Amino acid sequence: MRLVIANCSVDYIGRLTAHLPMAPRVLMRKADGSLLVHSDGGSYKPLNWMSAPCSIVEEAPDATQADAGVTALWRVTQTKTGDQLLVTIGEVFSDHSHDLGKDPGLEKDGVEAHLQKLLADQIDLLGEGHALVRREYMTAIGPVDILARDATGASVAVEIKRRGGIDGVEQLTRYLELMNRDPLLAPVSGVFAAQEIAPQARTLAEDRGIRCVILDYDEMRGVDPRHMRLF
Amino acid sequence: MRLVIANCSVDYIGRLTAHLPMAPRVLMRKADGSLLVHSDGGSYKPLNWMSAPCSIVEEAPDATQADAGVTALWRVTQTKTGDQLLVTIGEVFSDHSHDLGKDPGLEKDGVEAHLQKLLADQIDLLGEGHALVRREYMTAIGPVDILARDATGASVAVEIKRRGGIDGVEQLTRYLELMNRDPLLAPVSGVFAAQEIAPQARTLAEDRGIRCVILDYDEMRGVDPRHMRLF
DNA sequence: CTATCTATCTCGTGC
DNA sequence: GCACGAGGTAGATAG
Repeated sequence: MRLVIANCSVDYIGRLTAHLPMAPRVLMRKADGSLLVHSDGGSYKPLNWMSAPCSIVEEAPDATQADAGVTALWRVTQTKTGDQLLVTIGEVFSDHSHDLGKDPGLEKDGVEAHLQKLLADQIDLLGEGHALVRREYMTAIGPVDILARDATGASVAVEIKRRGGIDGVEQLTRYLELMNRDPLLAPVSGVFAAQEIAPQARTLAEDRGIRCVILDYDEMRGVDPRHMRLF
Repeated sequence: MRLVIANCSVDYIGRLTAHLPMAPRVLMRKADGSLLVHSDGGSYKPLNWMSAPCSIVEEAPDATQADAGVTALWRVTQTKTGDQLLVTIGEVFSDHSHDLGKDPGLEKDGVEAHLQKLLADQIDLLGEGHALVRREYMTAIGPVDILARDATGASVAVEIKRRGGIDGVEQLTRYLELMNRDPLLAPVSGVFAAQEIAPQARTLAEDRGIRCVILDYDEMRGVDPRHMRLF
């Protein structure tokens, strides 16, 4: 890992062309060869970057560039796509290297697979008398998140999303269309379950007779992480 | 901008919970208060982060932590969501600050809007005798990318994507459904135009009578950026 | 390997 | 301000 704080301008040519005028920025060169160009704002996305695998060639500035204050040129080339990044470096404010070694990696816990598991365990959130048939019920065009039966014994297909959008409704619609052709299952009603449902998606779903259910993740897992203490 | 290279462990509680074991990493604190935790690999996405607006409180380690080699604790709290990040810092290898100022920002050129413009200018790519009616033709459920007429004068609705997926076909299908109810337009045929079209999307489109057209961006703009020189 | 789907997505844009 | 779509999406996962 090498961290350089310097005046620089950056030109990228690849899927698009982009340019960054000369200004002070942070250049992060990782051990795998990748390069990130960060400013003092924005979010975690760099202003510009090159991802591994890539090679960096340092070129000496020519006389004209040297006169203009250019101290170094980094030409970064993506190995597979040929995308190019040219970093023109002026004044260097700091330059430090340190070997970090391989990172042990991030341990995540709980997102959408978790929602599906929780809903399967608390299937009566769909309404009293509901019973789970199975998770990941396989159809010819893919797995339905949850198949259940309501109090009358009729089939219910459930599509689960963290954020419910129109595409989720379309997906569920395709499943319902298919499943309702199966005499062993029909009639199958649909439930669109999500933490949030976009207004347009709700309108489309209800227009097609699909019921919308909002899932409260924190309540379902029985804790509110907002109030959990770290350590 | 403050750059710290140090041994650290990180705990995040928010949309999910995540943990990073103690290891050497780069901590990037931006002027807007945001914090990025980077390792020496991976892509431009940090291992963990907190985006602005957020506040960072530095806490002193207690006796037990100090004995374990903890030199500092950063408690980062997202102002709006309350998400928390706790960074436990051990040995510090380097620590540098520099004021970068406001960045002039990235200048982009040429992606999908460009594709639409190019296709409007070269509308005969859809077939001989085609004529442009207008770009961004407005309907009740949103704008159709391009409305044209074929050699016989019949309406053609075009959906443009860089990468054509199933969602794009669904989108065009909704437009066609709506437009074919308008006696002034009907019958309207559909064209799904993209640089790449996913096999499933192509199957779905053709099954619905929608024609697929592959767009060659480089050919349409008349240059190949792979061979363009920087400077 | 390819294809699909998610994301603490981020980022723009239009309303 | 929110809603929606695009991304040099990146990253995980299933086939």
